[in-house]
Amino acid sequence: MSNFKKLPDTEFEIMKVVWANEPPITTNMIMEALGNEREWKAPTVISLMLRLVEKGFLRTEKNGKERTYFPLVDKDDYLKFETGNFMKLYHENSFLSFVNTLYDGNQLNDADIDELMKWVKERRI
Amino acid sequence: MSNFKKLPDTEFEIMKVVWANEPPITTNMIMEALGNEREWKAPTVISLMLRLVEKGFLRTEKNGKERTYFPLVDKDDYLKFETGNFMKLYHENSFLSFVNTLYDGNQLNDADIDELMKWVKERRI
DNA sequence: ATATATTTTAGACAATTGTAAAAAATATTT
DNA sequence: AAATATTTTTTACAATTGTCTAAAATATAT
Repeated sequence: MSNFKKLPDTEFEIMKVVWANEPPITTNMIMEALGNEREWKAPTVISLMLRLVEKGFLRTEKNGKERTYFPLVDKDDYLKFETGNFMKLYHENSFLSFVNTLYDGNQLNDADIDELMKWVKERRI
Repeated sequence: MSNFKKLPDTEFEIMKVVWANEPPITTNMIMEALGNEREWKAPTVISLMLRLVEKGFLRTEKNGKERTYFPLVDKDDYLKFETGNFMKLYHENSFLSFVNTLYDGNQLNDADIDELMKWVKERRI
């Protein structure tokens, strides 16, 4: 089963852009997408992509002129992995502990609860 | 506002023991508590505690023979911080995205939902 | 084809993290 | 008090992460 390794922040940020775009992905796509948030120089991006290739999150191809990248890991799978990790580490897998924490931190509003109730109903019948 | 810095895994593990015990905390308490999970040598634990002091998570005192430690950060506050971070980073703050991910990963069972419904009702009246 | 611009690769470097050996300080036993 | 055991401090070191400069390769313009 999904035995990923947790990605460092910067690499995850790259993956988010990868997942949000239709492959093949180029380093330019990454740089444009993150242009505002990050002031990365080209070699920075390329070396992060390289590390993602080494970690098995991307594969890369060189077709003539440009080098392109393709995701090898599914976003949902990775999110499941991170979410499971998080629940275990910070909430001993207790959903209620999580909900309470969110609530106490004012991160959970009425709309969220309403959505949730709807969600439950749909799934329940 | 809570401007913590995310703790590395090992330091967080120490903090969990600190929070679970009545201060003053000694390095021995930590080593005993983690005896099974971790095979840390004494200097390892001490140097992690030291880092926690530097980061403002603990304060330390030397009363005669033994050095003791006291938490300066509240567990709930830290959990709020981590939970907020996590939601932002992996779920764009969407509670429903989180719930769906848990559900798809079979991390959410009927009992959880029941508890949740009860929780909601209590809060709703 | 040459000069210029762009992209990629290689190599580097500081900060952080995980871990502990060696040295120093302190306590315990004889 | 001397010998021995334990704890603490200091120092270190390798792996990982975040970021890049310098060098090499490639493409574009003249």
